[in-house]
Amino acid sequence: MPETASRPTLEAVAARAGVSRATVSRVVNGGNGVRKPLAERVRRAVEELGYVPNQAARSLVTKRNDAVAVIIAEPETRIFADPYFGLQLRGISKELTAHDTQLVLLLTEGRDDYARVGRYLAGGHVDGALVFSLHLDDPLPGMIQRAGVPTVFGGRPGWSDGTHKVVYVDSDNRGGAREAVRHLVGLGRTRIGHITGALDQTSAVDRLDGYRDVMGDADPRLVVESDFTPAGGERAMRTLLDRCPDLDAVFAANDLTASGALRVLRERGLRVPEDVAVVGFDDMLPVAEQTEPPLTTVRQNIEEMGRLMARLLLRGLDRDASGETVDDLPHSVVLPTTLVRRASA
Amino acid sequence: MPETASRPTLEAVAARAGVSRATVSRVVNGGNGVRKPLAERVRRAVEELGYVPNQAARSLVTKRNDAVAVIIAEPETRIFADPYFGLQLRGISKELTAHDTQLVLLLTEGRDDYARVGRYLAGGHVDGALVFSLHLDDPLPGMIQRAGVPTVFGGRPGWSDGTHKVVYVDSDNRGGAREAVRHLVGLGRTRIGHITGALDQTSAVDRLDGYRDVMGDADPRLVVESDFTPAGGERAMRTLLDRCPDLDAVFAANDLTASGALRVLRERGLRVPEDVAVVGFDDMLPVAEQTEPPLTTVRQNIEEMGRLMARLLLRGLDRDASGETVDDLPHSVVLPTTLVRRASA
DNA sequence: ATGAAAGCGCTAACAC
DNA sequence: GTGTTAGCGCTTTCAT
Repeated sequence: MPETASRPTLEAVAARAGVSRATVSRVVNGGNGVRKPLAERVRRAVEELGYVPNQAARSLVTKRNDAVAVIIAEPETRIFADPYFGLQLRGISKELTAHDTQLVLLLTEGRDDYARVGRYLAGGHVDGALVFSLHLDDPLPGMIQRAGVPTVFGGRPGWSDGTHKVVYVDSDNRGGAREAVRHLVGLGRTRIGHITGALDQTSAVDRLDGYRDVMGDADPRLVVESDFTPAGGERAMRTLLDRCPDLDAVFAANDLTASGALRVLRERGLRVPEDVAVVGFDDMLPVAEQTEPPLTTVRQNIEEMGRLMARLLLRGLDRDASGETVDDLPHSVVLPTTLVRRASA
Repeated sequence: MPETASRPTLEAVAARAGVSRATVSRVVNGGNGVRKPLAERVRRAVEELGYVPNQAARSLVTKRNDAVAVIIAEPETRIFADPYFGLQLRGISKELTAHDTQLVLLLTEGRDDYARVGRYLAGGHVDGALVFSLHLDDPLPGMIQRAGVPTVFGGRPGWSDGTHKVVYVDSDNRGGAREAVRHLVGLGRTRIGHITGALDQTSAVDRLDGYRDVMGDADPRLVVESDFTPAGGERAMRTLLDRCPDLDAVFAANDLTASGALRVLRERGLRVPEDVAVVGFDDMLPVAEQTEPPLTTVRQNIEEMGRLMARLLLRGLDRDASGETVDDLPHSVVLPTTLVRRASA
């Protein structure tokens, strides 16, 4: 398309307002140190010409991009079956928008993509990065660290080289798991099983730890490793039932897993919650509210996590700019979870 | 952060390779018209210095951004409860990545955001836009058209000024609906109800039209307007049942709605599919596979839609660059759907 | 085939 | 306060 008659430049506005480019620039960037009437004249010229600053030219001199990358590395399609992804993005987007910062989305799946992302980051296209690091052996955090791009992680990364300080925002997976299991205990349950998530993700490990915090050294057969999927949940539930027929409750690592477990329970003719109480994790609405019976589960404030990630990153960037001391580095944040009671436990 | 020792420039590479900046530029951009050995020397210098072109500087002169905006306007949180959003993005991302184009995500919710998006687009930050236009009265398409940014829509926009040609990618909602209803008819059902989606979205209208294509002027009480939500589905199902107790099948505008309907059916002691067969739309996995019974539904290839949107846009941009005639403008595409049979019908 | 030089549109010293 | 000026890093004629 004939890029509709190239847009007006600073120069044009300056001419129209009868001032210098510098003055226009000042006005456009906040207008400090420009006398009222002059500024007004400039603003009118801007208005009339429909002037919009050229970001490329600006970046070239300021060395800022006013853009941050959001990197979502998820080889599996799991994350895309997950509405949380969208909520998280929404939270991030809101915060970035409020700071006139653009969101560049980088989705990866596979090694080649990693190289590409590495190059992009190293290319200085963005001022910072927000990364969802989902697997323990993920090379991404290392690459990012090396690229020297300020970063905030979503979920505690299962990675640390001890020297660099990583900043992350996470839900209190362990605490939430404890609350879930305690709830079950409060219901009088004693044979409480746990279906874990994929243990190469810290969230799964933390939830397992929370379970153990409450159950101590309970019968180890009560814990079955799974993978956060409904099918995995079904399999694990069968195993659990075969191993421990006297089971009276299950804490599943997430709602998807729980839904699979519920199906097996129903299939075996066990009543929920009468025979076996079930608690999930996530409060993934389309799932948790639709199961039969609806799921008691641990809710995390996903959107808030996203917002916080963005806020921490932006604060870090501002700090850079204003040259504060390193001690002001933003700290990681762990958000509380809440138990949502429905019919399953 | 002390932006880790500012990155090497073209100049530096040129010096190291003992050539001019122009030559390095040529090599970096494909290397046409540069003799082999020289090019090789330059490439080595690039490698050694870890040179990455400064996109801002490049954009400044080329007037291309190698970035496109993805605009998702969804006032409701509905879209975020919807995994399709992610799939769509994945498709888009794959295609853009293959063309070295960045994805700038613009999420909007509310009028102020619209102005912001308008400004952004007018600012020439991106070469094109991919827009999910979900509501009939959405002002976004108009704004975009005015900004003169090449655009491809996701889903047929319920908007047209007759003069501008809009390019979109959509699923064959009408055809899919027809197939769903025909399937029900093939099952011997005669009293087939329809719970519509939000009728300010073309997808809902098209699905209703598909239903009517098959059912003709059936009892109008068989159609109940709803809103794509589970709660809406419940309400609509109750209405439907009260109005037409002899109902023997329901085609719901999407899976979420269907899941609500299923719940009401169960609550009323009606068996699915024996008493009432149910078909949904979307094949939203976490829902369709988890309902009791699992949902027969119409699947759309969401990821492919995304990929196609990006492809059409990029093709359009290339066309601009190569100055082909207007007749080569990409055309809209409607993707076929497929009926997925599960237990509910 | 390669190099020299002229900007792209903007900001930030520095003068006045 | 406001204007002048010197680049930011790159591509792209235009010479050679």
